[in-house]
Amino acid sequence: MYVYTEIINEVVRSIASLLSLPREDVEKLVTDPPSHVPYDLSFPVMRFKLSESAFQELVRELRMNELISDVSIERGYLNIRFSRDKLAARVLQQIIIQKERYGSWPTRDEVIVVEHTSANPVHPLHIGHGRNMAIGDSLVRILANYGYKVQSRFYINDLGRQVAVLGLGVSCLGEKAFLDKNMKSDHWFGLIYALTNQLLELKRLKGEREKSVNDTERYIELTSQIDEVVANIARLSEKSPELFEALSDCIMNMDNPESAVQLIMSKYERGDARYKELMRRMITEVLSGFKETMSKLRVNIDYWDYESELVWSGEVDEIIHNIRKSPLYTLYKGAEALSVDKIAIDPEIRRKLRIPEGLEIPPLVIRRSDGTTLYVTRDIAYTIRKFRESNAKKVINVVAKEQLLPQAQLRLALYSLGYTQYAENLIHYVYEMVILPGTKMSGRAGIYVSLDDILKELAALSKAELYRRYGQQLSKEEIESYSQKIAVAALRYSLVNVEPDKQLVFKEEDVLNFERNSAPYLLYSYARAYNVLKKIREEELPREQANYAKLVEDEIRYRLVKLLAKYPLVTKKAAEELRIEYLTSYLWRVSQEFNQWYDRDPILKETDKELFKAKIELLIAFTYVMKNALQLLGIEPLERL
RNA sequence: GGGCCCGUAGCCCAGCCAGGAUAGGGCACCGGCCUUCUAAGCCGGGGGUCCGGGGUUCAAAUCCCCGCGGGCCCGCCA
Repeated sequence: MYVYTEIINEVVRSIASLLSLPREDVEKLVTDPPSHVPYDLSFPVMRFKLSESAFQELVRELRMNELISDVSIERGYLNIRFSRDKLAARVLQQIIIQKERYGSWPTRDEVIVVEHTSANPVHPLHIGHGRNMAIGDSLVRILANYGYKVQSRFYINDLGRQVAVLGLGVSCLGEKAFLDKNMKSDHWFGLIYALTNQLLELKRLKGEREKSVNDTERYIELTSQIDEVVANIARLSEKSPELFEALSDCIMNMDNPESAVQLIMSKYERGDARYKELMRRMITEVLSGFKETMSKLRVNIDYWDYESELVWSGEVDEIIHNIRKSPLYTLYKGAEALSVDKIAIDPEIRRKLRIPEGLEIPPLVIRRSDGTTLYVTRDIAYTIRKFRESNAKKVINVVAKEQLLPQAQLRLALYSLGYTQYAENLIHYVYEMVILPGTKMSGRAGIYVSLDDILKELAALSKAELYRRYGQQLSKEEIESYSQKIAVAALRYSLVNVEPDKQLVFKEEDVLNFERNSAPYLLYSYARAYNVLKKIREEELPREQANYAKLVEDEIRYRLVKLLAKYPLVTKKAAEELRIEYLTSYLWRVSQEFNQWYDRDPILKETDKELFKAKIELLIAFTYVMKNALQLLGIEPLERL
């Protein structure tokens, strides 16, 4: 049991029983007092009309706790002061014994699946995927730390139109697509995809313009669109003129490239051997690029799930079969659909499935007229698989806000097909888009900032900085490796540091800002602490007992002790509420407290041996907490910086 | 047109779910601190109609209503 949890539990229990309130209600009201109030915990009592004698009883009861030194009532608040030395003794000793385990929670026999990233395998991972990935992987780590068995899964959307477009480009090129590659494979296929896409667009627009010769306004409109596409193609061609030549020859001379895309899509979905070989080969190449980027970012995926497998295995057919038997089965604008709108009227169902109150739900179309399936239909089958395969308690889909509606339809569809538990336990973890100021990102047009490029720039910057500072002391290899790690840390931290509900305006200079509220600040704090520790050898440690009373006489040291004590509560809340920002803001606060301490109160120069011992323990405890908390965000602490 | 989300200092963000003490930080700006454990640090300073207006309340950045501004969604795309 963690000390801080113990105190809170005791306080909550006393207050709850005296006020006859549910413990959860009391727990929510217990807070930290503002900084000018010299206490450790507060509880607003002004709203409860308590008799004087009841007050006295509460105060008396709380004072009996050995971890509490004082209790008072001021300005409507019940204020509690801890026994500083006892708290310090318990916390520091516990951290030093538990080490990497401090802040983790007992294993529970429940599985949570987190699906994240799931980028279409048609271009490199960009900054938008980066946010998804950083969120998803941090959730995985936070939930595992809280005791869950966690599975991370990546859904490979290989049946959509986009992959078929890439397929068209690749079949135009033949073996050249695989042999002429002169860059990282996801970037290479991303280029083929963007060029193919833009050429298709060009052909389509030209066709339309021919039909509009009599409509001047439309003609001008189309012309300007064509100009835009042409400019795009020109920009893309620069990266490989030969590639452009080959693709352009092939696509512009096709009678109907659009139907070629359709053909690829339906052949592949039906498992045609020739297309299967082509498509899988190309997808594997792109995925290997993803994997390289993800491993740089310390992101692990347990299962890579091909969407196509769900169709070939018959799981999607089974869903369609069930939908057809459903009373909600209908034709919507001539296509087969499921009237999820009908059950969306029921406020009870909406509440259970967490469907936003006013969200208007249209029927869910399940198949195209040509018989191929649609994304959400396959996602129904996939969700069932995610729950079934591991008997998961919850499935969390990390998916951008723009997909709010399809994710809601997905839950409603599962519910209406009888998978009520799955529907209720499927969580759409919503995050807002990443915006690049000045540009409109578009995978289709090949306009994006890839994670690889961002990492490269961040690493170059840290490298320059490291040379400037430690060019003499560090080897070239060390600088290389440190700069890479700093880049990863800076990127990951900046991607989870803002609440997911907020749009993230990605400005490189902000991530490159290595000052206070940034990953480098955290790493720097850790490295400073580690550096002091390194200077002390075992034999130099005094045999005297640490004097915790002396340690916490100092306000700054006590604040640090208290923060370290709170850490397990932070990991718990982060896991329960799925709030990653709790960790980032905790890390920032604890680093700040440490730096203040470090600056004002020399550790190695301490002559009082009992106090010296206690300071060392505080320092060790700080490094463990930092290390553990950074790990939960996928950031590797550095021993030097 | 309807819906979802966001709006807090020049810029970026925490606090809002569960109302309560003097609204917290970062960047930028101004001024200090390296013969002392790593100055990517520390200390101090200025800077706020908490988007606006109503309402509920002893008490509103926080809850409710009406607006305004921005983003996204409303496809036989994903």
